[in-house]
Amino acid sequence: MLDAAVEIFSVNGYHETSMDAIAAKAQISKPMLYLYYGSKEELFGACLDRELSRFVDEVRSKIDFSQSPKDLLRNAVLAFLNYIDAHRASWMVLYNQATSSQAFAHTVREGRERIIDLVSRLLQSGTRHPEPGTDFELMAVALVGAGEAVASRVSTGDADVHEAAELLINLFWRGLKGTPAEHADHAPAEPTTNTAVGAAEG
Amino acid sequence: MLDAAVEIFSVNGYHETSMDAIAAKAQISKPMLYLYYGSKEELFGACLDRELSRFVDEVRSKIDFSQSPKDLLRNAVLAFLNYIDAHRASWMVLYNQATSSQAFAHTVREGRERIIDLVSRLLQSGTRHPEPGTDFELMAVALVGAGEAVASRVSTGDADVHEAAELLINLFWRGLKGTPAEHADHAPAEPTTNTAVGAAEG
Amino acid sequence: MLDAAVEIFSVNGYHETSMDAIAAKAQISKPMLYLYYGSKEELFGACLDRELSRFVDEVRSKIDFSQSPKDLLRNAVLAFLNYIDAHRASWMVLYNQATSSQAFAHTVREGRERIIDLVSRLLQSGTRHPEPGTDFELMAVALVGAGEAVASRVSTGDADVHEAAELLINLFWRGLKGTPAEHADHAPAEPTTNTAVGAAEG
Amino acid sequence: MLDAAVEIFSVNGYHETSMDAIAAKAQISKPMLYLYYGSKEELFGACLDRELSRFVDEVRSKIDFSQSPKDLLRNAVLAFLNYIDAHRASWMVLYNQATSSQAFAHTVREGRERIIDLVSRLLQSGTRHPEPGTDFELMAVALVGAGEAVASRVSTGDADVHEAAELLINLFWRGLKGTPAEHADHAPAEPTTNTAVGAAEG
DNA sequence: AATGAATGAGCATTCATTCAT
DNA sequence: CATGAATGAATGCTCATTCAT
Repeated sequence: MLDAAVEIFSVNGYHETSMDAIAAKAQISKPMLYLYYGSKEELFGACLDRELSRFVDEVRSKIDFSQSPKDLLRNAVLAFLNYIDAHRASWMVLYNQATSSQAFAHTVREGRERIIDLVSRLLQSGTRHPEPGTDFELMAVALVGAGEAVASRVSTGDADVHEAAELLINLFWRGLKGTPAEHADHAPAEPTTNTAVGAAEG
Repeated sequence: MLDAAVEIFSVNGYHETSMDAIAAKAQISKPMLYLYYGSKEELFGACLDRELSRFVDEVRSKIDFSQSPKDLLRNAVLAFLNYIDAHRASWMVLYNQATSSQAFAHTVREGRERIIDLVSRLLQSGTRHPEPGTDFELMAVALVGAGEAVASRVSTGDADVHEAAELLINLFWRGLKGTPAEHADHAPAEPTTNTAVGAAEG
Repeated sequence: MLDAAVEIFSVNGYHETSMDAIAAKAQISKPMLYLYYGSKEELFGACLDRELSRFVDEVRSKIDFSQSPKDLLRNAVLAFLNYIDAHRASWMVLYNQATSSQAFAHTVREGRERIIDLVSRLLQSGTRHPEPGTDFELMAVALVGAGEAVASRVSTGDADVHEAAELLINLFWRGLKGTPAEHADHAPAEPTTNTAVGAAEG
Repeated sequence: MLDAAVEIFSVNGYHETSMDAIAAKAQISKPMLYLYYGSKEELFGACLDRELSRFVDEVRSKIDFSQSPKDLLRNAVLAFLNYIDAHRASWMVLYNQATSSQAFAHTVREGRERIIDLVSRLLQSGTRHPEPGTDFELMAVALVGAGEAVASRVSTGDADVHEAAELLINLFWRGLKGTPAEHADHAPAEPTTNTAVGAAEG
């Protein structure tokens, strides 16, 4: 039932989608939609939640926090982009819709914040000699922004997954090496622990 | 008159904003809005155009293409973030609205593409020994994405302009040094020529 | 539900009638009107169709094509005028509205054309020695025009049905006898005086 | 100034014509229209009056009440149809508009009444041995209706002026000869077959 | 459990009409 | 004398939402 909703929302956008259209697509009656989801907003929220969960689950399942940071990064980025690539229509579009729909900006912001937080921790624990005063969170923001932008390109078919992955991995990896970059900084850090990440995602 | 529109659109979003509300805010009557802008869509487009122009003009005025790439980068990033900082409400929000409004995604995409193209050229001309097969455009996509993300933080007041600038400058600078990062890469490139940039923006 | 529409359209005219007014009269809500009829134009069209059908059905039911032409004519004219008389408000007015509403002139014209065509055939087949070159169609046009004019009088209550019927029957019947009039009509009356006419034209 | 109004009203109809359009066409400003004519309705009324006057004047100038009835009739009909033919767009359309515009039906009705009255007098005075109880006025109504219908055909270019004139003259002339028809009409043709009629109506 | 039928509320848009200049 | 600028008031239409069944 959410399938229909997700599809139509993705294609038409939140505002341009009518409950009638969703009900028709789902081959149920409108009162059912309201019975189960209460309102259009909640329905969209449910779509968002489900797609987000699927996304997170997929990526989680592909990474192993006991790996070396380098492998971890590679696997995470690949899982991320592969998911995007495999679910072009549904995910990115829904995500974009949510981003600017006032009522959901909040939800999206929260989700993004969690990822930024995670990346931030990875950066922090992965950097051996951090510059004093390095703002890992802001760096994470930037890197996640870069990731989203590249993912968007992947989702439209304008970028190759593998190429995109290499690029992001490189970018993140350099991020891991600390903000400066002026002087020879080498190799990163002790592997992030599962618990740390679990907390970040909690 | 656009001021009112920009303000209300920024606060409420495109769809949630009624022409009545704008007319009320602008203290004029609805027919005037229609006389001058023809339709809600065109009105929003006008808002977008004006704000975009102001933004571009401001940033342009602060950079000098005859500077060294390093200075150029620094000035551009600072101008960019300062503008965002100084026009928190209006610009970023309008931009986000446009991003996901179906009718304007196109416009925004085009604008972003121009910037990506510009950055891509800068990277290309600024990199002394580019890795063979480096996809400068995708790198530009990533960097611009990072820039947007950081700018968004600045616009919400959650990030300090100067810190954000340093971070972005670093990120871009490293981008300039080529995709790898594994081996000792040093110094960048010959200054970008004015013509190259002019063409990119033309 | 169409009843309300027909009534209001008849009283106020197409343009002067608002969907609100119809909904109010029909004691339903506007969305219902749109659900069932799609648009104001379609609603008016539906009214027109229904009234037209009723009219045609009524007249059809009262005539028998196996009768002698004379009886056929008499019955048709009587059925026609009786119907008009019995549905004063609804039919003629709706018909007039449609006639000049740009969007329906077409429909009305077509309907009238069918009747003209029918009358034309009747004339053609009913005339024993047609004048060579007689334009039966144009004659039909004239007779139908006469019929409409008389019907209009009936509908306003300004003419008696039976008298009107006799007159039309006579007129049509003479039409049936051919265009002639060329030969020996022993001149008519004393010349109308200028003053008489001047007075008439006031 | 009325010229513009007449033209636009004729082309677009009363309701579909905006004062803006008229002002634009007339190359004056809207306030002028209001200064001179007070309201849209009055403006249309003025158009109607002027066109009606021109029409009446033209026809009047072509007839001479001292002629024989036959010549009078012929000249009047010819003048009438020639005028229609020469002013296709303007007159008939305006006339039709007025007919069903609620606010002008009155005016048109009055005008028509005057003509009917005139024709009625002509019939009355032109008929040597009127059937007792003949309703000349209703006959005039019918004949005028026939005249309008034929004129309409002329105005669309679907009928030839001369042919139409002959037909109307004949019809009127027979009208002049009285209502009779009861006697001595040696029945007409073979009964129309059902199929023929069915086809006509199909 | 499921829905057909119904609606209140709102929105973009237009137009006849009028001041202030 | 003429008008540019402005508006109050409607109007057609849509949509999220809810009863009655």
